[in-house]
Amino acid sequence: MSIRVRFAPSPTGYLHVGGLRTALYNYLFARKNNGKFILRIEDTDRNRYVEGAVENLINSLKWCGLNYDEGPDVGGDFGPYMQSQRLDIYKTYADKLISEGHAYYCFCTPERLEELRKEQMAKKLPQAKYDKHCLHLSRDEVQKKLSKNIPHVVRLNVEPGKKIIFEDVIRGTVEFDSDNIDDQVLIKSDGYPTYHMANVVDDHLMQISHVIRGEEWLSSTPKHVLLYNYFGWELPTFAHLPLLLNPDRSKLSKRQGDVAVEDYRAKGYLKEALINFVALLGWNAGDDKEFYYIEELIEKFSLERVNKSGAVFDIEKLNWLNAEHLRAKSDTDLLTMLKEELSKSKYADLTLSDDYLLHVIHAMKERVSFVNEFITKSPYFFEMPSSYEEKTIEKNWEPDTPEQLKKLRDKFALLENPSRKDYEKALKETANELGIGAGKLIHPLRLALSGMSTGAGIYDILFIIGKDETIKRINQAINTLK
RNA sequence: GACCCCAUCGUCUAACGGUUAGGACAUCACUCUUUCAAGGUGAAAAUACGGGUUCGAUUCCCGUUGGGGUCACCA
Repeated sequence: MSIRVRFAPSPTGYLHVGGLRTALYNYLFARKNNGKFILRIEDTDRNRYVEGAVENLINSLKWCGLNYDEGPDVGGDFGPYMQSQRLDIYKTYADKLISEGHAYYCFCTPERLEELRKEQMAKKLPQAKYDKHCLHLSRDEVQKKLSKNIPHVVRLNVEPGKKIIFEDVIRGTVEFDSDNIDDQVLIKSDGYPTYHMANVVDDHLMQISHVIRGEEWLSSTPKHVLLYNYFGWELPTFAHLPLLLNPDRSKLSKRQGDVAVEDYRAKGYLKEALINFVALLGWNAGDDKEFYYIEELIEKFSLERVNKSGAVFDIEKLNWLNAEHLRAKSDTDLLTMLKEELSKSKYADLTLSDDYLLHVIHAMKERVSFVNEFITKSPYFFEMPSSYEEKTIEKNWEPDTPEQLKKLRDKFALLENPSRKDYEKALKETANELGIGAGKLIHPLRLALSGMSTGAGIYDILFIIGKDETIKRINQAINTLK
């Protein structure tokens, strides 16, 4: 049997990182097993329609590199891939169920349903359930109501007293009692199907072999199993993934931080890092490897090694992986990204040669976790210091510092086309002549050049900004700080 | 509340009956570097609890506790 899996999000406006993880596992599983990865949009809730949501979702997926073989914008033999365009299909199958007694029309008003619920609550029933009231309507009564256009839904006719047992690749055998299962609405009064109906019909029609989805669906899986049984269809293999969690161990949600892939993208996270990180939330290859590119994930992935328990989304580890992936990038890749970042910054109007930026990258690569930090952590490569760190002044700027720096400045002035080594030699000579340690010069010099106490190697800074700029900055510092 | 799922360092996890319970992030120390990082070395840090099964349980079974998910004409 050929492997076909799908990612079936509802278009809520953005791609949730939990959704990303689900999509990724589906993708990895498909690629690993020479299967097909399908994108299906579950847009059956008209009340939740969001303009541009599908485009957004697709953009995020594509940014991550999770390309699908079939989907709304790429087509395929099993379309359409938007559930809102498949209404007639669901209707046909619902009719089939009705004619076979596995589903029935229900004309109950929301008011009656509400009352029923209250009644059941008052009786302290373990669970509020529909009372099959409309199941007992005669054929004629149903026809009459239908012809009068009375609003109605179609409900699943759950047979009580049955055990519903299914296998889950990740959780093993899972068992439910049909007494605990409500007569789920299959077709809503607006003619749209509910998730349960559309999901089962589409998975079957699209020949989905493995349903890989979040654990939040585990409880409704018996309803789906019932549907497969009533239709006489073969069950797909189920794999319910552990949830992604907030630091307080509740289901990962918007309230406790960023949750959309686009948020992480906007913050400068690399797609490689995000993929790598999210892949390790609930899965590992069984070894100690932590750094992965997606190709290696495809090679190693298996559903059998997916964990059962939820995983906290630990931003610290993501940050570390981002830094790792950043450092693993070539200088030329980083150059492209840095230019992009600069064009969005206040230094957009600066004209800096590739050569200059490459030197900056080389000097700062080990010190940044995000591309924009080349700018925020070393602004001194892009402008003169406009202020000087107070703490550093107190610590390193002494009364005789200006005189010493003047001497150093004059020494630098004599250099011709100096290399890093030339600067170093000049500095050490000056220190010698002054009878002081090199540190006495280096610290105030760093302050003069950068305005701060941390950053790139001092000789890198000297070399990169150049002699003229160096002299200018020393003068400015002396004038400002006295 | 009912149903279902889950349970190893703070966090992500390894160990598929026998290990000094391993690794990574984070934390701390030392080291390298006259900065800060990165790197290196090291430290602290876990099998929720109680019963079984077994010569032997992190591992298998049962219970307790704890956490989570689901209980819509939302997905």
